[in-house]
Amino acid sequence: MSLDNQLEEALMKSKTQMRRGVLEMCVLSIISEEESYPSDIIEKLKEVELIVKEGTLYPLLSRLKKDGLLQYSWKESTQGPPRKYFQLTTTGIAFLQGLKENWDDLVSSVNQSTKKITK
Amino acid sequence: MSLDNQLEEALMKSKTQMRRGVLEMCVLSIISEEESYPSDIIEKLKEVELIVKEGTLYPLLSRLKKDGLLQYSWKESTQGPPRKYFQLTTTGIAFLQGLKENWDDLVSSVNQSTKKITK
DNA sequence: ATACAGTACCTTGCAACACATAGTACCGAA
DNA sequence: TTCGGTACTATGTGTTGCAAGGTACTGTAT
Repeated sequence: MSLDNQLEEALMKSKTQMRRGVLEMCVLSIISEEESYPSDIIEKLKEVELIVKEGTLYPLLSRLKKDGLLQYSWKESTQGPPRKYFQLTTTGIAFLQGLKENWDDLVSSVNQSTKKITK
Repeated sequence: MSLDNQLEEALMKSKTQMRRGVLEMCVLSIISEEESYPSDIIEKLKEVELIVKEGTLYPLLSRLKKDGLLQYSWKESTQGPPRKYFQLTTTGIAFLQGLKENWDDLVSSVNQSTKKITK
């Protein structure tokens, strides 16, 4: 493997690492706007170029549900099995607010640290 | 533990998660401006409110050195043991550039996803 | 020469989450 | 009954920030 390929691979891994903690914020944010089921969420993430597969999203939704941040209801579908529609709980709303503050603080630190103003 | 405390604790953990991949970018960025030794780096990170301890920084620097992104030279000090001064390698400079692009992409996605313009 | 405080550096194991893989189940159409 | 499409579930892996515990060097005081 050439150095360029090693660099590309390292940058791909870095991409994954940078999504930690951020993905859940985006997912909660999408659900906070309108109750959604997984396929919707995947589409909306795709629109903002956050490419996520089912194998990543389902465990994340499970964990958020287990942590009391989400709840869901089943709804029939005309095109296949019933779907799980997710909503934020009260705790989830508060947590999302905190996540956004965490994120804003981090972005501010990074901007100062790298001396770059985000356009 | 009250719910508020659980929320606080969860947000602290989230803070740690969000730093993944980002901390190394900031550290490389600081070193790219001027060769530094660990204590300098900790100070500069502190200035931008990225609080990092030695137990976090030394393993990170070790890993970056092992990955060929950093190199170092020893310099005497007038106030204690000799110090390791770090510089970026050519690969490190290229990698840092890629990290910043990764970061910019992520920030853009988050802004679109959370419908919030960073001021 | 020895002891000590301050400074610098090192190593290791843990926790947590993004991800990939493999799988099951339901529904409508053929 | 079979099949394609859709929806969901479970689990193990890899990676990095962090905490904890440690060693070593230097200058100062005794």
